Amino acid sequence: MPTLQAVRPPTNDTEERLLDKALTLFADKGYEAASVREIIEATGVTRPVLYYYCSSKEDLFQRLVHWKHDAAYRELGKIVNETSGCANRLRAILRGSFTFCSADPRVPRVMFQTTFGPHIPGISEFMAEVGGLRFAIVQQVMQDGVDAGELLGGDAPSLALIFCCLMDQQINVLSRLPHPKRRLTPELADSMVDVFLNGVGSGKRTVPKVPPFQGNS
Amino acid sequence: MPTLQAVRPPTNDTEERLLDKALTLFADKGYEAASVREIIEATGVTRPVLYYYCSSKEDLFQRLVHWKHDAAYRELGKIVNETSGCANRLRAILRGSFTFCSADPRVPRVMFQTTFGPHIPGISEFMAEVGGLRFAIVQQVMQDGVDAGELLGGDAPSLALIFCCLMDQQINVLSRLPHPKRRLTPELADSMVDVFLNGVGSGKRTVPKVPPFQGNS
DNA sequence: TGAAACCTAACGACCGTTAAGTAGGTATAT
DNA sequence: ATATACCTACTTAACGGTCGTTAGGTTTCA
Repeated sequence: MPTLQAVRPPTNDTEERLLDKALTLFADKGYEAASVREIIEATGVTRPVLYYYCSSKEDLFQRLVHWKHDAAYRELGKIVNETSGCANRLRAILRGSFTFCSADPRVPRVMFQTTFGPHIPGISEFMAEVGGLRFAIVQQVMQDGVDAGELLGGDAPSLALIFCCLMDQQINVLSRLPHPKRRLTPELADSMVDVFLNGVGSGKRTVPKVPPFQGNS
Repeated sequence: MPTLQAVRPPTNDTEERLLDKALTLFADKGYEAASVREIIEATGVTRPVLYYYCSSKEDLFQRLVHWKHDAAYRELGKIVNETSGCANRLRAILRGSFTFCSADPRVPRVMFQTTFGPHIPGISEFMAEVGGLRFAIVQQVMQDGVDAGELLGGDAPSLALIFCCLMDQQINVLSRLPHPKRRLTPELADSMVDVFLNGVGSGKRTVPKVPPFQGNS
């Protein structure tokens, strides 16, 4: 599992409130539309205070993502390592992601908006890196599943892409609707894994032939 | 099938080039980051020319989306009506969407970025409406499939959401990578339908129980 | 003659960022 | 012991730049 660069979490109360208000505003209006003026106003400090703790708006954003994401990412890797069987691992990933996202729906809103929204110099590259970490975990699980004969129909990267599409877009859509906590339930997580593994068709079962997926060729 | 409001397509050459350059810039940089100054500069006209043809930047965007989207949407509805059987209809929707998106990958980039990206007043509401039209078609196909006993495991809205997640996020991801035309192939479309209907697991088949999905409660 | 298609030149508002200064605590040197 | 230096945590007040938009005038062609 790739390592994460260590980033100092907020030590000061002012700094933490700054990051928290930034999270709210980024989630509501997006990175670009949320101005540093709004952020410092919501926090109740002046502008140079923000630049005292963060070297720029981009640095503020990255610090914020590390703060909310890193512990959960390490937890995800640990859960996968402690679980055996492809189906169980996928359930663990999905339940874990749903739990993480419903605990604070502002986080997935910010992350998916910046990952899949318009390109923002500096931010998009950073989020691609963060998203790649998660994708690598899923891809490894798929590889193990293919090797063990538990998965059919495509190679590991293709299957990982499909699974991540299902997972991410569900979270993206549901975390934007009212009451995301009532929607991102463990029952839904488990049923999504069932759909991925068994499908919803009633007809005779055939094995899909998903073409290979190459990231950048 | 819900009707679309009639919007005058570009009659003038200058107007069409304006919309086309706007499409390029919106796809590359997003709605907010693409300025009217860049758009008029790429077109080779002055700023008041843009405001001669469009009443505002928002109007420019909506005109652009209607221009590229409306004919394809009507085509999609027609294809579904002329196709029978749930699996065939889903294949037709996915193949049609892939063809439409690979014909001009700028279009899905703009549409998904504004639909699933940060909220932009005026734009987000408009795109939710446009996206709702497509979702309604998929949902009706699912309803027919459930009624005919061709689909199991959930109600029509839930299944439609899952299918749209698969479809939209695949298009979203692949249309942002290099060579989207080589990626959004009919073979991939068909295999995605197979995954949706049959799954990729090798184990004993069980029927998923997807919890009901309610749009706004 | 008049409407369609375009121009120059500015408007006010907001953006991210920073220079320069200060209150208050704490460590250090005499 | 007390003056000095230094640090953290903040302040006021601007900087230069980009934004969407428009008032008002000009060309072109039917």
